[in-house]
Amino acid sequence: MTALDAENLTAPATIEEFRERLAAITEGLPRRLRQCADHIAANIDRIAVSTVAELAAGADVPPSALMRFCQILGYSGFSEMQKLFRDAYSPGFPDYSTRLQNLKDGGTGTPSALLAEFIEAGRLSLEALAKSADEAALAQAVTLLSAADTIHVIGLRRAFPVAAYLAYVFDKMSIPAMLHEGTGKLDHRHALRPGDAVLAITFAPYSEETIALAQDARARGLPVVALTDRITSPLARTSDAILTVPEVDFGAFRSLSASLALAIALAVAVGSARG
Amino acid sequence: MTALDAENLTAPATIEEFRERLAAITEGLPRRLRQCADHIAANIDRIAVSTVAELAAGADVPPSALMRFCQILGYSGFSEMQKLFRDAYSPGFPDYSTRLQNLKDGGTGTPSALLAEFIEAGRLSLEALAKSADEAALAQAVTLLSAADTIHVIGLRRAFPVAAYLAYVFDKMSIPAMLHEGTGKLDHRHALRPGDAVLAITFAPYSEETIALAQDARARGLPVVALTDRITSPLARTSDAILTVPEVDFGAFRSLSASLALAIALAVAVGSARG
DNA sequence: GTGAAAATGGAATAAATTTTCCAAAACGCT
DNA sequence: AGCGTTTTGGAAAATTTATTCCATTTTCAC
Repeated sequence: MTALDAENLTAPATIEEFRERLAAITEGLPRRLRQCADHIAANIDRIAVSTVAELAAGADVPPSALMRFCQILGYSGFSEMQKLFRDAYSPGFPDYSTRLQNLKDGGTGTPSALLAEFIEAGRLSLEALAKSADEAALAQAVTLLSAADTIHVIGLRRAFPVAAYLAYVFDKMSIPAMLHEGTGKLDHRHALRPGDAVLAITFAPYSEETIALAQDARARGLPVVALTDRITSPLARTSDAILTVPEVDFGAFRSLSASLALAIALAVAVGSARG
Repeated sequence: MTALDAENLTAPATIEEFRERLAAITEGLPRRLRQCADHIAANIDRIAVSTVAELAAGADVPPSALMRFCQILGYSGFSEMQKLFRDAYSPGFPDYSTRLQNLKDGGTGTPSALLAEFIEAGRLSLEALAKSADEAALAQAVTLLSAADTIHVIGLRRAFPVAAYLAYVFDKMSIPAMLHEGTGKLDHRHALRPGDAVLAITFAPYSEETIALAQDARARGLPVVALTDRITSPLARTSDAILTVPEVDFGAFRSLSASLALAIALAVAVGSARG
């Protein structure tokens, strides 16, 4: 057996395994291949966004040497190896949308299968939130809301459950808060008073009343905190702090898991900041 | 000038600029291009590791639409745009568990640490639900609700967000449903009619109104489906199908993730059973 | 409705990246 | 030094990916 033979039939399937295999194999490799191993080890986080040619140039070897190296590791080639790192960059997401697509198209699932799908969607949303949460924006939102006299919470349609829960939590913590419902549009103007703040929640398709209230508050100089789905949300322009939740919109079916987790965390943080 | 003309001669050179441009341009874009903008905004961190075809599929547009979108943004094509993200891509995988740890490390009581706790609580709840879900009860609940003329949904206090979301989803699916609110106790009796069914949601401490409505319905011979936290819930005695959710509490508040997942699955299953 | 302008989808083309292959070089052993 | 084996580099082939182009559809103003 030589160093060039495939020493393992199974390619590493996780990044941890990859590191171990790399460490195990490096010693005893001929010169060019060792250069590959060293450069890969030092730039493991750039594999996902590099080409063979780029990595080979970095290791100062011809592309073919790098290809051989990938094969020694057990992969069919560079592409297969790279896939591991690209997927790991945001695990699970690739089939997330297609799975939901199936749900939409098929509709033939048993209730239990549907439940499993929604559980999975919720779990992925929470993981995505963990990764993408903007700590600075969250801190800013807490600061703004802590200083407010009354917190006006608005969220309609699918955002309403979130708004309702926020109102409930604020109430339990004895924080003055008001839940705005869509009915009776004129209520807004009277309720907003100097020193108050608005917490607006809306997801695509964005509801006009929510946006209108946010703009109204902005016009009066009141701070606005937005909880929305995209950075391109219409609320972005009128908000002093914008919190985005990475829940993929899917018709009427949205798990809300991530939105609620963020909402409660915000509410409790405000509660403790107020003392 | 049309939306397809290059509206800006200079392409965004930083990710921050990119976000701004995206937010500025999204409004007023034709349908397909807006789909591109939305999907890109929601998956901004995956641009670096995706191909045109993948992103286009995610946005549900043909590749050519995505190319046009890149050009509207000011780039010569997708590759140029992707380069921005590949170059900016900095080391460190936003891997779920380490990121969660980072959030917590901010110090107990910080907003970020709270968020991490609620995310974790939600995730645990969902996993517990996946393990404990009672398929037979779920199927039974779907059968009962599918056959109902009008579905009366009731859930107060912390169960209210779940009830509100159910009412929203039923409405979207054109299923006759009525959301009972706590105010005006006498409404109940008139609303319940032969052929209807009740979907009651309550968690400890159980709210009297919810239990009362369930009992009322039972007395009239209407089927009752319960969504609650324990098998020992007072609803158990008055229900024809009982669904339990093992929600994990963090502090005084619960995440509702599992309750909502179960609720949506139930609603969608009922919707598809009705055809 | 009618027609002009805009938007779209898909097929054709171009470009890039990858992978394979093999002749040449280096190596190790006697 | 000679010989078989291992390693190497480069160029050609295969594949994947990006981009362009244009016929068709949609939209909108009149």
